[in-house]
Amino acid sequence: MARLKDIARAAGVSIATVSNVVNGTKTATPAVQRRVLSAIERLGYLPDLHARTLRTGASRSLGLVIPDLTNPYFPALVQAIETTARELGFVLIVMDAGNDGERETEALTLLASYRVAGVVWVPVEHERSLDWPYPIVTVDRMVPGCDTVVADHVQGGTLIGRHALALGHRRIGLLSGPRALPSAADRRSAFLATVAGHAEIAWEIPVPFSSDLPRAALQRLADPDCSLVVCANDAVAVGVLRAARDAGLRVPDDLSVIGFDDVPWADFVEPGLTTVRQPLAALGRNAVTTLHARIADPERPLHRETLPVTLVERRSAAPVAPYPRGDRP
Amino acid sequence: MARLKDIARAAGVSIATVSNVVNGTKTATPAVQRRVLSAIERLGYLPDLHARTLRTGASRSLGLVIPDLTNPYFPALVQAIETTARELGFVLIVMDAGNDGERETEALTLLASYRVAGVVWVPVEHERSLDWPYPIVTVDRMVPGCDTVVADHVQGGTLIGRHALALGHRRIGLLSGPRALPSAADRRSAFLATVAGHAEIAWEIPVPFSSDLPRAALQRLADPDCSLVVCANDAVAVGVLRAARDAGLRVPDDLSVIGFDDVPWADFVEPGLTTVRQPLAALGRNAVTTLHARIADPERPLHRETLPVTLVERRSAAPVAPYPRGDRP
DNA sequence: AACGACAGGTTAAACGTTTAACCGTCCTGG
DNA sequence: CCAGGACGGTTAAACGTTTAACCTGTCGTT
Repeated sequence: MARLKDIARAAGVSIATVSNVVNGTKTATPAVQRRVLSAIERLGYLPDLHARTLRTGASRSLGLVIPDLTNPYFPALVQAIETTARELGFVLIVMDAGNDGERETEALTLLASYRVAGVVWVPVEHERSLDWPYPIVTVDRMVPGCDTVVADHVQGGTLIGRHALALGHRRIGLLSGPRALPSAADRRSAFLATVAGHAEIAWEIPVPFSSDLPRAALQRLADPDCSLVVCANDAVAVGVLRAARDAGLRVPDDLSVIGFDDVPWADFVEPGLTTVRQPLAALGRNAVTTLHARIADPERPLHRETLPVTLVERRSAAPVAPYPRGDRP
Repeated sequence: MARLKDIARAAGVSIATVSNVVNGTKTATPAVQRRVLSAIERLGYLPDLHARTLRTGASRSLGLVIPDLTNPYFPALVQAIETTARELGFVLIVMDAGNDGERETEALTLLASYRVAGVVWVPVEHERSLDWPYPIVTVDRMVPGCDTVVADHVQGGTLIGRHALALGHRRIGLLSGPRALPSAADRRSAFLATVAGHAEIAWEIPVPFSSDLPRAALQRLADPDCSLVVCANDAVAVGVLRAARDAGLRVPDDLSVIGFDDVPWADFVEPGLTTVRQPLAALGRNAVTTLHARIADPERPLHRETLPVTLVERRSAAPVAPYPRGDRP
């Protein structure tokens, strides 16, 4: 592993000169340039980024802290983040918090020790003290004092509401997500607001983000008493698909189902899930570009960006049946 | 951001002493110890890992290069790798090659510049020149001169073969994966070897790892002329599920299907996929522990480890029907 | 012809650590 | 009572860079 020193010696020139041609900081005589470059080629020089960072104080690495890589929501996000980070000349240090607040703060401090230039943070739960020595941009969660990029969850809720109405559903069941989660709460209330006055909420049951539905939900689903159930999540929607099958209901003929997230396999289940897609790639890309901007100018005004979501219609939600269930001719 | 210097001044002691109590390198008087620790607490000292690495030459970071994070196979693997890396006191720099050999070598050289202590590598395709300045452990792919951790694909093929036989299938269709991929080739030949003499291969069509089956496969599936089709992949298996539905065949009554990988949603499709599960977590964990061992002792003998896989039986593969299709009473 | 500007190069300091070498002091054992 | 550790601490060098300051010659202008 050749160092600046070795190149300098091989090219018969000083260390500083080599550094200058490497970085293009100062111009050099063509002859010298040639000698240096050839020496670099010959000896295989790669700059030591640690030394560089130490000297300049400007680290070329970013941190990423996420709750749980295993969540189908994340891989596409992480991929976008890593790709654009690298395009911008940064390297990405990834840390999985394992859905644990304590491990999350450990991760954040370790990143501080690593002198990252900034971090992209998807907080596991509630905000914690925020005096970190680097700029932070949060994704999908607002944290006071941080730049933020979020999907437009209220638009998502609205879209679902409109679609439900357009399909003619008038009695709707609701499997809503954790009330404490702002994004879930946003789409719930937006949905409620758009259907208010046009449709009736037959029932609402709060559920965790999982395909294993709680007993209460299962019982409801055995005789749903509504034509559509809108779910907190695609995972939950899959649970509903199963429960419906077990109860002998046909989706979407007897019961329509709408999810949220558009996980990669939303098109693989039977029937394909109607759901709303978050712009994961754009979310990731914009997160790191705003982080980059903040690094360049720490004084710039707070930047909060919300990206539009899209309804993707598949087969799990259909127009309401012309005849009530059981009375079919 | 307090440095050693600041702590030293605040505690009225030399830099070296602070360094020593931080690292426990040398013992200090209780009084001094207390003063240093309290200063650290007060000023919030965090060691600069770049400086540390520069001085000691021992980097505390590992690299990870993977073909495509978006592949459902990877998240669990990456999570395990990151977790155990951190347990061992390392930080993980993740790079997605985007299934592109060129970006892959870029990633590898960037990691060299970063002076990582070692790299976990899942090669995108074929091996390339291997004179990297750090130790490498490959996952799921053998590369000459590298430590390796792989899943036992021949066992996987054997397991599938035995299961097929046990279910009584005697005519089998094969949707085999890319022949160039050693793992796919391994399980194919192992499967073939175990069923040889007991069952007949009705047909074999090579397909890419995707749910969008090529026309040839679709045609075959319209009238499969066999009781079981074994697929290169869970993705492929899902494609078969669809094609079967479109052709009016019922799985598993009319046709059994077996996949490979046990992707997270293998249990969500209808019917749940019978498939074989790779020990992703163990693969990841062992990859970094062997990397760790190699870092500690560069001279240790090459380590190649193959981990057992398990057959997971769900509903997509059933005992062969007692009556040939169409002749059911 | 004198001068300044400039281009091309070097020297040395600095970034924040670790660590070898060194230096008192105090204790212990012969 | 003295030699010699052990102990607790300091000084300074080194890791591989970047960069300010400096030096030296060349060239274009007056």
